[in-house]
Amino acid sequence: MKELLCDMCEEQCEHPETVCRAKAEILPENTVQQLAETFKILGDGTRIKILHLLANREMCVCDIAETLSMGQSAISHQLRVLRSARLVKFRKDGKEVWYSLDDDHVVDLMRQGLEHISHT
Amino acid sequence: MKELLCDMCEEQCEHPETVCRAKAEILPENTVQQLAETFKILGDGTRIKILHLLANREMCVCDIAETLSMGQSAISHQLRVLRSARLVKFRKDGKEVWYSLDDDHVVDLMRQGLEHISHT
DNA sequence: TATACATATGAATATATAATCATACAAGAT
DNA sequence: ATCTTGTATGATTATATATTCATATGTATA
Repeated sequence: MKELLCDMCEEQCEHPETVCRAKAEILPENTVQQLAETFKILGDGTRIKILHLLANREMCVCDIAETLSMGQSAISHQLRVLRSARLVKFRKDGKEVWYSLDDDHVVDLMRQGLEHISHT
Repeated sequence: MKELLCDMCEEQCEHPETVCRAKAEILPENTVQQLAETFKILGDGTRIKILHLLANREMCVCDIAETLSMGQSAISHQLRVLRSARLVKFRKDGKEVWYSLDDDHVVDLMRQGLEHISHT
């Protein structure tokens, strides 16, 4: 049996040192989950399109649906997702609700994502 | 009936100009899908962890599973996803397969994602 | 008040996907 | 050749989620 470097490495494993060091550098679980959650929200075409639209102008729900040729309900559901992630904000004006970006970092993320796929 | 600015705006809509301009700036569908696909891959905790590990060192499948306390099969399945997205590469050495990052842009994306969640 | 309109929401459906299990495959080792 | 080990993969299951439909809510207007 191989000698183990620390008590985190008590499993039978071919490279205990690597595992030991890797375990020490693991990201906190809640950080991982927040990160995954953020990317998951960007991992949908409809939401990407909505965010891209809102990056240029404030829009009401009806116009977003029109622009994307999608149902009002589908857009509304997705806006709720984006709202709960605090990526968009809204203001009410009469019957209409106007949405806009709440967070410019998202645009940066999308831009970098675009760079990534262009390098592929 | 309101006057329409272009023939893209023949629907009944409260703000035809906005829709017209927004439609003109819409991202190409394949770009949207590639972008969404990239973020979707990052939108999973296990894959985030794997990428974060590989950002620091080359690792074999067994050690990744050990480090993350997960089954070998689960890791192998996820590595296949990461491989087909060309985010990781591998080399074989005897029975072992060593994985490493194939694309440094991903690390940048993750770093920026981390910044995003820290600003929240 | 009654009606029309913009938006939100719950239920239902269809689809995607992550993990597990069993097993196949490939490469030493005996 | 057989056995063991590391990895890959197909099938299955459970869970998540995107869209649609029907409807509720809220606001303006006739």
